[in-house]
Formats: sequence, structure tokens, C-alpha cells
Amino acid sequence: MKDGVDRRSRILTTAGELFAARGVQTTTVREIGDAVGVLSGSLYHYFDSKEEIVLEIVSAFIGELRDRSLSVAASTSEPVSCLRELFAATTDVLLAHQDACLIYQNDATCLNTWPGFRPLADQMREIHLIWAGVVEDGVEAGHIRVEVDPSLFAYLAIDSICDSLNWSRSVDGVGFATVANICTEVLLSGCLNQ
Amino acid sequence: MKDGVDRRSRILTTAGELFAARGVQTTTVREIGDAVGVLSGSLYHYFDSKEEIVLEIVSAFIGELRDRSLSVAASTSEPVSCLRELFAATTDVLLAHQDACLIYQNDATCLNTWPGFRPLADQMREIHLIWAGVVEDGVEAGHIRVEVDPSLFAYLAIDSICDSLNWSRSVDGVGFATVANICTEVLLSGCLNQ
DNA sequence: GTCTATATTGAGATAGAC
DNA sequence: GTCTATCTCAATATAGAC
Repeated sequence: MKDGVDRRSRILTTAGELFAARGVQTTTVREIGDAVGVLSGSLYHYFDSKEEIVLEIVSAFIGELRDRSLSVAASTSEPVSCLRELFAATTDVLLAHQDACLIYQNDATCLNTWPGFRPLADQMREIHLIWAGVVEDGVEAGHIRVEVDPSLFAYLAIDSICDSLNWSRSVDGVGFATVANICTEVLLSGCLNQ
Repeated sequence: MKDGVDRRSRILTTAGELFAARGVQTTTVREIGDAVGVLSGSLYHYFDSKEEIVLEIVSAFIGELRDRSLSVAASTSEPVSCLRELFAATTDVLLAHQDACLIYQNDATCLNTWPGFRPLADQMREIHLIWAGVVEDGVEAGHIRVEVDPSLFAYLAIDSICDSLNWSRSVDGVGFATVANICTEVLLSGCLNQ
């Protein structure tokens, strides 16, 4: 209990920044300790392993993304509006979990080799199915082009919004929110009829 | 000299598959040796380091992608046709370098920490500038919507085509070429005027 | 050119004093 | 709850015989 925020949270935040910037495997527990201002061994008072730190960061992100996506899909029946709201909700959640999203994106291959990541991979699949379902409804309602495979568009949309984080750090003068909005507009108008 | 193909090439191919499937850092030189049918130490007769193996695989991919993109941009003046041809050329190059592309995508954070990757990162920036230039021409010619930031669209397009590789392995019954084509159509019609 | 054997390093993690 | 000190292990890479 210090600094106004408890140490455990500080470790999660700091580790998240390092993991996002340099990758999970490249970041050592010693670097995390240094950045927090504590010896690496002391981290193990709060966490059982480095893996546990990563999973806690990423699960907060994926969990919230799933909950928000579910509630959007449940509350909006018109497919195209619903799709637009899914974009907005996703952008919103990413804003609050930028490091976690970067970790998930950039270290997916690594995370997928961890048995402890299974439940999170399942949640991501759930999110993907929510999007694909909405797109499918849109196709059936005649608003979305039939050539657009729902499952594929779901991947395209979700990954693009997540990638916006990376891009907004490379394109100067343009913030993440703006980048995400442009992605949304391009992808939406690219999938709609006429 | 064996199997009709020399061992050095076999090492590159096999290592590429492993790196693409499980990540660069997760794959050990012992696993590569096992897969090739040779002891890990013997790999060092052909390469100075594991890093060198990775860089050789990825540089073949990025080099070809750069050359093809340059020649497309040089030979086609009408922006929208040129953009369409960039999509096609990129899809084409990826088909021949699937593993390399997956490595580049999934281990970018790791590669970026290697000094030896610098020149390849520069080549990728070159490719990005080619795309952005073409999009900018399209905006000025009035064919592409002004809201579409050229640099951003370049990221969106290139990353989406590369990601198609991952997606085509998840969406069953749809090959990479089809996935890449749908991406191309959605992104093109999403950025064009009217 | 491939092997056996091993050097070397750096990482995650632990034990126990304070 | 943090430190000192260290264990353990796995990975890259090397030396030298065959």
C-alpha cells in the first residue's frame, strides 16, 4: 500500500507497458522489477509466475470486450446499426486496454502455446461469433453484400480495429480514436450494398 | 547435397514452418535440428546463428514484396488500377512466402529489437510509402474519398492482406486467395467515392 | 558435413533472513 | 513485504573427433 495505488496494480500496469513495447518473451522479470522499483524476486509475492501476470492483464481486456460485445448484440436488433455499435464499443474498450490489446495482438502465437490461455482464446472466439452473426443477419436482410463472408469480415473488422493501435503510433498527428473511426467507415461502406 | 534439394535450403524451409507455427522465440534450434533430421550443432555449419536463419527467410519475402510493389507503381499510372494491382501483386508474393509473412506479422515486436532487422524494416517502410503515394494520387484525382488518410489506408491494406493468411487457416473451406480477394474488394469499395 | 560433448549464458523461480 | 543469495534449467553456441 503506497503511492496511492497498491503495488500489485502498479506491477500489472508497468509490466503491461513493457510487454506491449518489447514483447512478452523479450521482457524479463528483472526488467519488470527494475521498472517497478523492486527486485525481481519480490514480484513473486504477488504473482505465482510471469505467465500469471500476462494472463491477468490480457483477461481483463478480453473479458470486458466480450461483455460489451454481448450487450451490444443483445440490445440492438437492426444489423447495420448493431455492426456500427460493435465497432464503437470495441474502439471504446481498446482505449481502456491499449497495452493488453497490443500484447494479445503481437504475442498471440506465444500465448496460444500456454494452456492457461485456452479460456481466453475461447472468449475471443465467442466475440468473433457475435460479429459474424450480426454480419450474417445483415446479409440476409439484404443490407450487406452476399460476397462478404460473415466469419471473414468479423476477423477483418476486429483485427483492423486492434491494429489501429499500432498504426496510430506510426502515423503522426492522428490519434487512435480517429484511426479507429476511419477504419470503421472504410470497412462499413466497403461491406454495404450499393 | 541430398534429397534433390541441398540441406541449407531444407533447413530454411523447415525452420520457416516451425517459426510460423509456434513463433520465433518459442522454437528452439534443437527442434529445428530434429525436424530436419540433424543435430542442432550441425545447423551452425550453415548459419552463424538462429537469428541469421530468421533474417534470411524474412528478407527473401520482404525483398520480393518491395521489388514487385515498385514495378507495379512504376508501370501503372491510373491510381485506382494501380491500387488494385498492388493488392494482386501482394497477394501473389504472399502465396510464395506464407511462412515468412506469418513470421513477420506475428513476431514483429521481437524482430524489431534486432539490429540486423533494421534494413528490412526500412524496406517495409518503403513499401508502405509506395501504397500511400498511390492512394494520395487517387484522392487528388477525386477517385478516393478525402476522409481516407493515405498512410493509414496503406497500413490497413497491407496488414489485412497479410492477416488473410491467418484467417484463411481459421475459416474453413476458404483458401487464402479467396480471402485475399474478398479483403481487396471490401477495402477498395470502402475507400472509393460514391 | 555430421557427430559427441560441453561451454556459456541468461532466464524464471525459490529459500530464508530481515 | 522486500531483500540477499542462489538454484535450476533450458537455450544458444562452440570445440574438436570422426
